Amino acid sequence: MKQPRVRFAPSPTGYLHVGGARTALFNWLYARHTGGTHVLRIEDTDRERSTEEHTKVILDGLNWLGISWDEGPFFQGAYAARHQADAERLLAEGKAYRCFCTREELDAQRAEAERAGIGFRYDRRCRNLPDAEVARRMREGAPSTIRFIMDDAEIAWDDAVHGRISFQGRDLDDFVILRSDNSAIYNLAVVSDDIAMEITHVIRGDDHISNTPKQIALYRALGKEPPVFAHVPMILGSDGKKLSKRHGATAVGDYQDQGILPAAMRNFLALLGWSPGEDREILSPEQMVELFSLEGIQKKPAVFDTTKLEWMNGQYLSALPVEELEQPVRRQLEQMGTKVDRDLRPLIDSVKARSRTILHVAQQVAVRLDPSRATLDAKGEALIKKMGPAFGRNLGLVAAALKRINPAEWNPDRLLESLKKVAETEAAKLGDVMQPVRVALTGSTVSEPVNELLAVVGREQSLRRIEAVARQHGG
RNA sequence: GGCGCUAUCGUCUAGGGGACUAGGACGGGGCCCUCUCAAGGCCCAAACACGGGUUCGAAUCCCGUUAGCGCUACCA
Repeated sequence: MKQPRVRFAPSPTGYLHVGGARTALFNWLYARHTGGTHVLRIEDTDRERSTEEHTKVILDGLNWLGISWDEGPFFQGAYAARHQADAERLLAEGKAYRCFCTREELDAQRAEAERAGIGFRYDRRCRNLPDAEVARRMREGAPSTIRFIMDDAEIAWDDAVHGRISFQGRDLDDFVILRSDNSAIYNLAVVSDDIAMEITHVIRGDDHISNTPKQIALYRALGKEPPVFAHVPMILGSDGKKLSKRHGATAVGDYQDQGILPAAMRNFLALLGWSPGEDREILSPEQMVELFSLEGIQKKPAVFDTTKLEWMNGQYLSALPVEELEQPVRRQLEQMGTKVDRDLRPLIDSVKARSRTILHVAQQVAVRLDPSRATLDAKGEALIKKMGPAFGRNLGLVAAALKRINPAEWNPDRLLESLKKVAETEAAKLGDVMQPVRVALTGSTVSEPVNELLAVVGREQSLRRIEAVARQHGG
């Protein structure tokens, strides 16, 4: 059997949407699984809305996610001549006809139909125009489109995810395939290009199901066998509506900015609408490629759950070696305007288990780099209030004890020993000694173990900060 | 309005006539660990949309209802 050829065909009219990214992922997975070819085609025929900037963003997004392609990117705009030739061939073969109806006329009819509460359908009035009449109008320079003649018969196909889907030709319009400016309409351009690029499997969003019968009719009229179609379900927002700006981040770049790791994003996206079975959650790209199949794709739409994405990101975060985290965290810190004057690795190591995003890691690292920037959160404030004067006093005692540790011995074990001793001599609970330190250094009641925190912040900075806070609270 | 697609815990899903007391994961609740939190471990609550069939037997097959979504352009 011939090797499959699949394509991802985004239109550069906006950012790379998570839905588009997932479609690309599925195409890539299918190509890699079957040893086929992944073609990237930019559908830029909507000149009004397509921009180079958007194209770049889409390519960057795919690269970020690790989705590669074997051919392209091809630009649909480059094939205008072939599109036109295909349309004219259909015209010559009597499978299409010239239509002189103007946009205004059509719009008026559409509005009328809507008012009457019935669906608009083109009345095919130009379908049987006498040749002489067509020739005359052409001579007069009247603008015209080319419409495809839809047969009444049933058009059905075995969709790789939905099973058999069928439409009645009589429910479909004689749709336009070539505009009056000789540019192709989407359905023609896609079919023409997919034929030229020898695409064998079209894996795309569910929203194209209703285009499919038209495209199949086009394949047949052009004398070609249609490819296998696999329509993957949509991605919805948390309210069950189509994912849109209202739901917050919908572009892949938004998640990149929020500190989501590409591996986590890829894993999460793969599991939206596809299941490898066997209760698997965390999958390497190799495992995904091995396990991927069109049969495992869900028929129903999936809700994009950012909480689960963040959980997954946390999983990847704690599993990733610090070395690989250092660069992204450094970039994030620079963006935050934090200067970095030392090795970040121990800092990252001590906070990554408690983090769900790179951004979150960077924020914690920033505070450990310079505890004076710590801002008190609500729980920290509550603790201070609850402890009263003991807060400042305990801090003062800790500072005095810690001061006696010489710099060479400033390590977690020695620190813990010292902290325990303070608690012991004061007959206080260990927590009453440690929590004030934690709050002083981070502003928060949550952090890594206090002895590790002290070690990572360093002797000089820790002492300075603890003493300062102690003074503020009468210690 | 027409046409089409879909329907298992709140969410992502497993399941494809008997293995279902419907499994896993996120989220929620609890316990353990513990200086706090996270991680980890253990436990709990939580679903087959509804109604008819078919069958000895239905989450699973068929029909209908309902609901959601998509398309209905000289957009893609």
